[in-house]
Amino acid sequence: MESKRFVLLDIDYITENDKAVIRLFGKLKGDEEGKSIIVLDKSFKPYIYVVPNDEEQCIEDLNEFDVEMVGWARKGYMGENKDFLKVTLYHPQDVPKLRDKIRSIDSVKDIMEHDIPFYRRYLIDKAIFPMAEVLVNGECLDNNSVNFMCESDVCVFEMKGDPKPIDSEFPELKTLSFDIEVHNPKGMPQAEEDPIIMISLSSNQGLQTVLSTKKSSLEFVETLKTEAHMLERFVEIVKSENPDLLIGYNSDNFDMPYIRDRATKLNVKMRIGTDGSGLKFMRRGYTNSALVKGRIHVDLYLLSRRYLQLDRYTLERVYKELFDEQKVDVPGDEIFEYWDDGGEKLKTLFKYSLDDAVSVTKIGEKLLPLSMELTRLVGQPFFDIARMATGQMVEWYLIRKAYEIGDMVPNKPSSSQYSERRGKKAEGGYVKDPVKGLHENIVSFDFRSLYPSIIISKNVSPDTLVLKCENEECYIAPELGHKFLKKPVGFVPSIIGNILKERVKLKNQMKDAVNPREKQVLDVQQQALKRLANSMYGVYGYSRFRWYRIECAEAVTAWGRDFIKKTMLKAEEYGFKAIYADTDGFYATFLPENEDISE
DNA sequence: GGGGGCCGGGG
DNA sequence: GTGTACGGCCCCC
Repeated sequence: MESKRFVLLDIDYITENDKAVIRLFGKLKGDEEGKSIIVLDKSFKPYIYVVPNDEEQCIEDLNEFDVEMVGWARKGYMGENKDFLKVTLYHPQDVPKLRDKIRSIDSVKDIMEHDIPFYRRYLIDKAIFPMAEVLVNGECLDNNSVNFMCESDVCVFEMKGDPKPIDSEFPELKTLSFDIEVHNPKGMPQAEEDPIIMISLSSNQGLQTVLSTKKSSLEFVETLKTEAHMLERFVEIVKSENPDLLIGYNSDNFDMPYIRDRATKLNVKMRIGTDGSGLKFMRRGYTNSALVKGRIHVDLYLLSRRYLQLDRYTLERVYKELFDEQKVDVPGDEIFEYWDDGGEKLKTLFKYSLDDAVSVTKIGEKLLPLSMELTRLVGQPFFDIARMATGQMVEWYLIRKAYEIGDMVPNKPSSSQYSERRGKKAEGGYVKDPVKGLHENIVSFDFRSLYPSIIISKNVSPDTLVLKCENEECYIAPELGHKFLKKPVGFVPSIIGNILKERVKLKNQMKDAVNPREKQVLDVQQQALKRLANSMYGVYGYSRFRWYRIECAEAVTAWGRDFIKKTMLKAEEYGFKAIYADTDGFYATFLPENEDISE
């Protein structure tokens, strides 16, 4: 037996002899630092839970299906412990195949946790986190003995027992940014006709290259005979640089699909995955995403939209925002002219192309740390986190926490529940329209984390919400009268409580930190916690959520309105006059003589 | 004011 | 892949 320690970058599963095999993709630590590893775990089994109507009959019925095992499991649900039937299946694909049939039998009331993707289930159940270190025991395999084709310098390892999470530092990742230029004289590029003329590459370790089919005196230009050679050279560079992250700008929807289409046309195999696989594309609702196995493809366009508040999100605009510098710009519809003209124009185009890739690297350095921390916090793959709405992050965070404390995860709403929920909207925060005019002696007041604080102090949670409150002590929301048990502490309040406590701890550590790098890391960690805590209130009011409860959303905002109004009244007793208020704060003027300023 | 349709980025 | 997901703005009624 050998053991390996590595930073977990990505995870998926493949099928071998009809059995699912989990693959953990990582970068080794210690003796073989920086080498890629693919760890195989053949022992993990898919499962779902069943809520029985008739226990005996249900077990009998379930055993009629082609399932591996049926057994009892005790789980917390809505504040009580209940017994569920845990059904272990042979293959993850059996879940979508069998779940509707299982749900529809008479002895079954409902099915639970049937829509948690296998790789996510693995991360949660094994308590391991992407972007953190993991220790595994087992043995190295011969790369030729596995049914994927990876390079000889990749360590393939079969795991025995469980992976062990290691409390680890923020990992240093190797990034490679890329950008393509296309010869498109007839408007938007058409992959069928318009060739790729340049591929620019920039790593965070100094590489700056532009591959092209034209020559140049510029030292960063590498000339290839044909477009096909250029694509092959791109594959070669990715393999030799072996980056953890591949970064582009709008690359999910432009560069990657374009590269795929040209490569197909030119019969080039884009084997840039650590396991020797090519580009994969996934439909994610309204957009696509491109993935490269073992590396993490990140599209900074998505992150820019999430983290920056701008009117437009062009690469140029985002760069200007973050660095306050103007980039060299070549309008998209003139690129072909710069190319055709040659000379100085071509030189400008080469510079522009490289500048785009370098800008992507620089923007990545600013935006990626927060996503990295969210990945370590939420515990889902970086690839997913970089494409997830904050609300979804909250949900996956809660799912992990539910597993940790032995709680059952509520189901997602059915389409009828969803449309019913969509009709309801909780009233928002209190807003006082601003008093017109120019005001002097302004003071401002605001609550720190108002909604998270209300959830904690009033124990607002789906599992503490009660219809009647006779023998127990309850908190009763203003206006609507929703009731919440004072004890025990609810699921969501306890989690927000821990997040806020952890954040205070980090902020104190930040004060004491002397090393600027350490301070910076702590700062990003506390920002990630803040993001999560602040979006947690939304869980209650968003119709797609598993922990949706409109009463909780209504109660939180009702208390919020109550607090702000009461505070304003109190302030008025002391001679302040509120001139504007919104949700968690207000502005007031101080008028000791009580002059009347309203119109 | 509410529902439906379109678009974002990329060259 | 134990998938199938946005949100803001404009127009029109």
